Amino acid sequence: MRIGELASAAGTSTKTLRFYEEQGLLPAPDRTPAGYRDYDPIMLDRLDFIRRGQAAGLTLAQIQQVLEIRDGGQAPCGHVRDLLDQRLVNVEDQLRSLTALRDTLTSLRDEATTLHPDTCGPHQVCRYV
Amino acid sequence: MRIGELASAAGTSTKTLRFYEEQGLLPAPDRTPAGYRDYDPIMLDRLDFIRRGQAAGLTLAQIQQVLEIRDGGQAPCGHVRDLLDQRLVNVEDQLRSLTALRDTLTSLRDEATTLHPDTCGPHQVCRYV
DNA sequence: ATGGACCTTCCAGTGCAGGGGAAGGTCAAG
DNA sequence: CTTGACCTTCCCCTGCACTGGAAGGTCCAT
Repeated sequence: MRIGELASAAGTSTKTLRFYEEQGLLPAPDRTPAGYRDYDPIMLDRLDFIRRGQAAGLTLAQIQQVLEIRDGGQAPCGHVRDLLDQRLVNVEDQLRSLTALRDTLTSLRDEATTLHPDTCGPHQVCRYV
Repeated sequence: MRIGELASAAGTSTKTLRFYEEQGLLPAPDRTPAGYRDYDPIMLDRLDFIRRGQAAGLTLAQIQQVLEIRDGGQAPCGHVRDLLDQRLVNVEDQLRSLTALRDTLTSLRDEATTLHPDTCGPHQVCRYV
């Protein structure tokens, strides 16, 4: 498969595929005599894995590590589980702070709808924030 | 006040203050004969406002708009309320997708603890993701 | 007069995941 | 034989909020 084919089959762009190759997520493919990249369709599975990893909130660098372990012939399951655990802790932190932010915003906006604008003090920028 | 004084009083860095000036969040201050920035202590209020805006999840560009309105002599309250509303919608979106991500991660990790690593299929990278 | 703490400007880089576009090569159809 | 779609490498740009560092000027105490 040429790069454009693979890209559209995977629902991504040729730019992204070249970028993944550069980052070590995709192995350098064979080339046609003209120098075109010539991919094994099995790369679709790899791209799917990358997408699922991203959907789980992993960075490309983390996904690359997993792929490297797998390419080295080992089962990356333990490492993947650790990454998922870390990510879960992380997401729970983000959820906590985002919830706090939502509460702050809600109460600021409630004040903003019940108070008068012209009560802003002289050295305040705005009483709403 | 010199820049270092203002920075430590505001709990930030001189780099940040120069950056804020460049971005239009702080007005260009007077200069001493030697060319040092000489700030009015009232800028502490302005820096506090900036921090509260950031705590509400506004970008520096949005805060700069609010300051510009206020510097133009108008009460920015209406604009601020709109920004807070927008931000609230945005935060609720983020909360929804982050919650979905947490659920995904939780169930992936549950599978990861109950299944055997060696059940990975031949063309799978890892059955956990 | 000299050391150190402070200040100035300017340039460049960080992390993340790509996107934009130039300059040129290749291939199949009309 | 030319057009258009595709491909190649190359380098720079995006957003966000800074941060680091170089090269040089200033101020105060010793």
